[in-house]
Amino acid sequence: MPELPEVETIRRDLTGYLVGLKIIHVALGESRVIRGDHRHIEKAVTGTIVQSVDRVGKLLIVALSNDQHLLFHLKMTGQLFFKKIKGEITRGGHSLSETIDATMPNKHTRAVFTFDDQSKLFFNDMRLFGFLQLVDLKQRSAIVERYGIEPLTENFTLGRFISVFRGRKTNVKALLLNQSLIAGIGNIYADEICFAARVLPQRGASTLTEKEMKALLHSSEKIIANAIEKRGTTFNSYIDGQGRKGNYSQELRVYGRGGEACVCCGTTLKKIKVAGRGTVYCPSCQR
DNA sequence: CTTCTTGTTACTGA
DNA sequence: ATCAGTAACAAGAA
Repeated sequence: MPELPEVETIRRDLTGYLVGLKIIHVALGESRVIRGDHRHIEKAVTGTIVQSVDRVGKLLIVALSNDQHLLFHLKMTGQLFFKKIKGEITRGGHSLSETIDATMPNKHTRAVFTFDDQSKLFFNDMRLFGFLQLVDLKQRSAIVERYGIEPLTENFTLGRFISVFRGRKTNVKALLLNQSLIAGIGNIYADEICFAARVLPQRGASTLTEKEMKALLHSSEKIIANAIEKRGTTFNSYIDGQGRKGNYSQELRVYGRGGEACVCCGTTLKKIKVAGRGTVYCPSCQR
């Protein structure tokens, strides 16, 4: 399940690989994952040059020349896999020998971009929740505006954070997961952040003290930054831009550990449903 | 066979 | 009008 750290890892990888390359061919599958007229997208994108690879929340944006922007959302099982031509040294410092040479395309491949150096970018999505969409800058801006405060930016301040919590009737977890309030947090990191901040995910958002909100803010920053450093969490199908797994999986303290012992106090971790999602917490450490 | 998995949104009700 | 809660989507694992 790619959340902010996983998408950011892919963004950084793809920035090194794609920027400056010209797209010479596009092949789009017939699934609903590709939004809009397939023929139009293929025609419009072919011949353009990758300007940048950006991210807002969990949305990845590949900016092309000619005011065109490719939006990629991986949802649950989306993958972006970049494959260099054989024998060529990868840009960005990673040597080709580190990569897993997965067979591409596979049956879950929904789009293939070929670049002028014959390298390829594969967009895979087993469960067809994700999407690929071509927009112009105006549309891009309208979509980006719908996202809330972005962790690890100058906007992620205690003041902004508190204003998100004030007067909310919902619980902490639903708030952390709400992309229009805070961008990029998903089910894994929401539980990890609540645990680190020692706050129960089912707590009413408006019942939090300033101290607790401060703890949530700092835990969010710390955990997300650490997860990016560890190149994300691989739980199911997440892989980075070269097919490698993330290393944060071994750092998880609550997610996926329901029924196991709390790493802090040994209490059995509880698993319940909060905001319609599986939620694990320590009934002793978190209040 | 049923149940569980999750990111986002359409829908429902307050 | 606004907000909150939930079903639905999809395909595979257990």
